[in-house]
Amino acid sequence: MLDAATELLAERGSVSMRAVAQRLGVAPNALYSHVADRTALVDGVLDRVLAQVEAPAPGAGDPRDALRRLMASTHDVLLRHPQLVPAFLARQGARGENAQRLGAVALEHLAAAGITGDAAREALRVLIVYTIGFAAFDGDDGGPLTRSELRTTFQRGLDWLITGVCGSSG
Amino acid sequence: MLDAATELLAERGSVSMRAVAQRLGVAPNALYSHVADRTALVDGVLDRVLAQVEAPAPGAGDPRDALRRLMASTHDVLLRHPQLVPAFLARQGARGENAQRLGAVALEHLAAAGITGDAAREALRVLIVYTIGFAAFDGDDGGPLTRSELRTTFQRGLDWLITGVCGSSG
DNA sequence: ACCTGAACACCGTTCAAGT
DNA sequence: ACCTGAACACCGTTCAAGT
Repeated sequence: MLDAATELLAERGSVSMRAVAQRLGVAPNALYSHVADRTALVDGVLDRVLAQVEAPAPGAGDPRDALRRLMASTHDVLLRHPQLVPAFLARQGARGENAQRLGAVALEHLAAAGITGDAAREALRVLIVYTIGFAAFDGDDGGPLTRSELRTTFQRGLDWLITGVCGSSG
Repeated sequence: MLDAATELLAERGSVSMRAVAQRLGVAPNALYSHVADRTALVDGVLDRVLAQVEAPAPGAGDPRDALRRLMASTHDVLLRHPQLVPAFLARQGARGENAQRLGAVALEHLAAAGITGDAAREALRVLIVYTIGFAAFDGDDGGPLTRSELRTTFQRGLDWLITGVCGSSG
């Protein structure tokens, strides 16, 4: 069922209960035996997509660079699934297990840079909002800027934030 | 018609063609004589809401502070209309006249801080994405953080970005 | 220019019933 | 536990026709 939903998202850019049911050869309301809601379905798809994010292992190298790569990979993955981003944003960053894993990794990198506790959670929130927000912005292709221009803009702002969070000396 | 749509957004949190038509005592399809699309309607409402943003006049005081206040006011206004934010994000920041006015003011402040041309447009984009992204994040009230906690987090990240854009010395 | 009735092709969700 | 048929209360949009 999550497979069908993920495929539909990739092919048609949207997921409806009825379309998923049709693809499974089943009545629309049959889905409610497996999932509480449409939003629960979308949450499932979202977490499945987040599994693709590459999270640099903690403890090796510059934590600022690890954070940069983690956020850039998240941005990349979300860009490949633009229709998911509004849901991601509405859920305040998702609660699935992959999302939690990524959050935990990010907090480790922040700790390695000397940021802990409330300050770390605050910093992480800022980085997440910025990253998802940029992915949402890029999703629509109608803009005047190319994808690579947007990417360099994203990374410039990301650097500003990471410098603000960690300090330029690390 | 924009009045009816804006009211509906405030009361029920969503705008549908059919609901607007009903409020006007008119058939649903009658709206298409005045507006091309549902998205055009939403654009109209969006620009009307953006008129409420307080834009500090250019040329007086610290440009970094003016940018901070401009973005904070935008954040405030968007928070009062959470259902509009996804549309705002999808349109890459809106194209209505109020949006253009705010963009122009922001660019003047950036120029006063010594940022012009492509660098200014890039910086503005970063600030806008961050601001709208945070408004989208806050819209849903389900999160564990209070509104004022989110507000201070927003402002901390905003400071990091403005410092990154302008330099700490202005 | 502005409106109508009727229709098309969709939605998410619920309820009672079946196996 | 998992599915069905039928229904409810919605959507955006189009088309032909009326004034």
